[in-house]
Amino acid sequence: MTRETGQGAGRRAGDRGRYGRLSRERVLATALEVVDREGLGALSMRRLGAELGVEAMALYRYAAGKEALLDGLVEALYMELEDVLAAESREAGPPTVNASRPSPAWRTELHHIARETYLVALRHPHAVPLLATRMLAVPLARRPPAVLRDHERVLVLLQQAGLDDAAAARTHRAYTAWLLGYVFVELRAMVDAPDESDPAFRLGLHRMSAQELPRLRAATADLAEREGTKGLAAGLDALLDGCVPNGGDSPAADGAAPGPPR
Amino acid sequence: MTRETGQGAGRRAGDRGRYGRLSRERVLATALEVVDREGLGALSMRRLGAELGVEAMALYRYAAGKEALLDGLVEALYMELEDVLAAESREAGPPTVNASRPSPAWRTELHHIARETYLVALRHPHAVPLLATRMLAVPLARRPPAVLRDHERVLVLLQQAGLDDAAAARTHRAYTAWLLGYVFVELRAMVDAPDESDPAFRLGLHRMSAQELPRLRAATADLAEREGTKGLAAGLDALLDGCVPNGGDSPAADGAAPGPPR
DNA sequence: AGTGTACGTATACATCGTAAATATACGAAG
DNA sequence: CTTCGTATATTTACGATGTATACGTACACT
Repeated sequence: MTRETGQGAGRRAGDRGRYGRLSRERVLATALEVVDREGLGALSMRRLGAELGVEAMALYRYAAGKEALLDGLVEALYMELEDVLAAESREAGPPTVNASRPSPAWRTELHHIARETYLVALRHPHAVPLLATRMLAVPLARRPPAVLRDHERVLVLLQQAGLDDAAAARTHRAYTAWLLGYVFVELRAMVDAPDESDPAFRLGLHRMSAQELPRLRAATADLAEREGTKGLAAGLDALLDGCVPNGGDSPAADGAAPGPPR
Repeated sequence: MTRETGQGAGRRAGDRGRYGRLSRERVLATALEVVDREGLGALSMRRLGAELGVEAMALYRYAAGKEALLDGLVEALYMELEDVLAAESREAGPPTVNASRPSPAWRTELHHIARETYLVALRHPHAVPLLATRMLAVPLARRPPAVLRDHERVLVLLQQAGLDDAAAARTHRAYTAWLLGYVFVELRAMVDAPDESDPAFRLGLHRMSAQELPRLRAATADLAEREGTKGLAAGLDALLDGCVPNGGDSPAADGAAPGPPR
């Protein structure tokens, strides 16, 4: 029975090349494509398998299960971020965000990273909820390497700002919270309401109680607007001003400045 | 056969009172209980029905489907927030958060609302992801009334700070982003890692690449800490300082101050 | 008493994640 | 070339899920 591999009726001619069709990269990439195109709810094992010309169970070699696959999507997002950062650093130095009052290098670079992260998220709106449900549920050391490298990048910049470990950790949390929350807020209604030209009316606001909620009614049009990278940078600056004691211009310009004022 | 209700084999004695067993309140409350106890994944129609002593399909009278039920959970969270705010405002006036430099009333009250929202979220950690996946996906006017009232409350305070509609909307977005992001970050690892006394090691950090990621490795213990309402207030203050042009002390103390400086 | 209607049940189906066993194709050794 | 080990993909099957549809049943009102 085990021996009967060759001649019988089993083999088909077109089977050639069916061996190495899959890879973790291909699986994650097409999974992200499906999510981008049809939303998170459309991603099922069978669907993804079909998209790759493969049965559903074949995917379990490249992701331990559906949850692991979703974690893989988070990883894919952060790898895209790393691609962007690497490409931009190859072209030119970090851009100065504001020419009038020159910020320290760490601050400019932090803005740069935040901005690119935001742009990656906007490129995959349907995948963003995964950042809340999966990334934050994973216990840090089990997060994908790309995520850990992102943390490291930010922490290095904060150390260059002269913060000690505790202050850097606090600021890193504030950075993450702001970036994540900002992405969520900017993404709202952009996902399932892609075609609303007139903001106030098409949102069904006319049915909103007229005498109640007067401020909300007045501000609805403004609330539906998006601030883009400008608002992201403004809030980040405000938070950093609150977190970094002085201007954050480290006296020792580079390398190890291990002694912050306590 | 239809008539044979009385003596025969058909009716059971305990059927009395099976009529009004359910209500939207009861459904949402027990749904939230299930989620709090066993997590979001444990909430299924059949499970929730069983918890209420009812078939699964009975729930469809009180929620149009599973998604609507999850939206209902968000509503339940905001109704709990309103309960808390109402109860506290009945007991005493709004507490002064900082006695040294007295803040304007609107600012103190905004801190109060943010703090209570944060506390409600911490009381239902498993339900928090719904705030990202459901609440922000719903197009504002379709959000539950309790959510809209929350928006109104915040907008009123921002108007009292002297902001015009556009600035109030911007600040409201910043407020929402910070509050939401902060809750997410504080909640991380609190959900599925409830028993980690020694933070650095039990997180599996020892497997983290030792020579790479030195800053991350050094700051891991600090990163696992939680700042609670203190950190929430600090970041909110920083953001408000960036958003509100002057100190935000409205010249007309109370009531309608419709003319902000433009 | 009779009847309409609000409420809950019963049954059924497509789809989902995935465990287990099986078939197939390539690399290397004989 | 044959043969085998192993990496790869398929097949089959099972329980659970969301929900459409049809049906019973109990209360309110006349």
